[in-house]
Amino acid sequence: MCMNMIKENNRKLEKEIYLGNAEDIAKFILGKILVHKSPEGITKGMIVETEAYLGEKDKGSHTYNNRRTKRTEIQYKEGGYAYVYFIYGMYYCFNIVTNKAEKAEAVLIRALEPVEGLELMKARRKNDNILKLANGPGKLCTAMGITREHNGMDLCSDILYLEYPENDVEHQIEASKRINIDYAEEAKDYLLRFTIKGNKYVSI
DNA sequence: CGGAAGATTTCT
DNA sequence: GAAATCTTCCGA
Repeated sequence: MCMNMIKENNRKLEKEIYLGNAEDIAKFILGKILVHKSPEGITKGMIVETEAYLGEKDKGSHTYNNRRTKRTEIQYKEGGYAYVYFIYGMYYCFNIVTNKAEKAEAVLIRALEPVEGLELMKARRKNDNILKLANGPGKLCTAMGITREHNGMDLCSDILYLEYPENDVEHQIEASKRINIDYAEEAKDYLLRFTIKGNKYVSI
């Protein structure tokens, strides 16, 4: 019997994982690996920082009051899809759609610790500092090569998905206020940002 | 159809 | 502290 016959595929997070609520998933995926298989090569990064957006009742969310537009439509699907939007004329942000259909919740991935494909990530970012390759939502999309083409993509596909880490290191979760949503009134104080405590790759 | 604003990053 | 830069959305 070979002890190392675990296929790479077996590590992929199951669809059911994404059907829970955004806050639970934001915490759950800390320490998991984001994988993108692009024509240029494979890049992987461990998720170290996330933010939950709760839709209807969350003034920080694009889907506050169930606002339904061409851009936000994907969030109304059931969990397990990518929500990628363009921001400030220059950057993309990568989110994971969560919960059941018509529950427009999502988890923003804010920072990664680079794991594989570091040379490709450096080239895309035009920066050699590993600490700063993916320590912010716009930066990680550049490093991973995520663009509008990935909007609406199924995260159970073989192109873009999450997997369980090979060595599941224990970590503590720290909650804090979300970043750059000063307009969100009372919602800006919600503790919906989650980081791996002490990790050097978080954005701030 | 015009204009304002944005879940950011980078440089001064 | 402010610029870079453009899609999306809302009001007229």
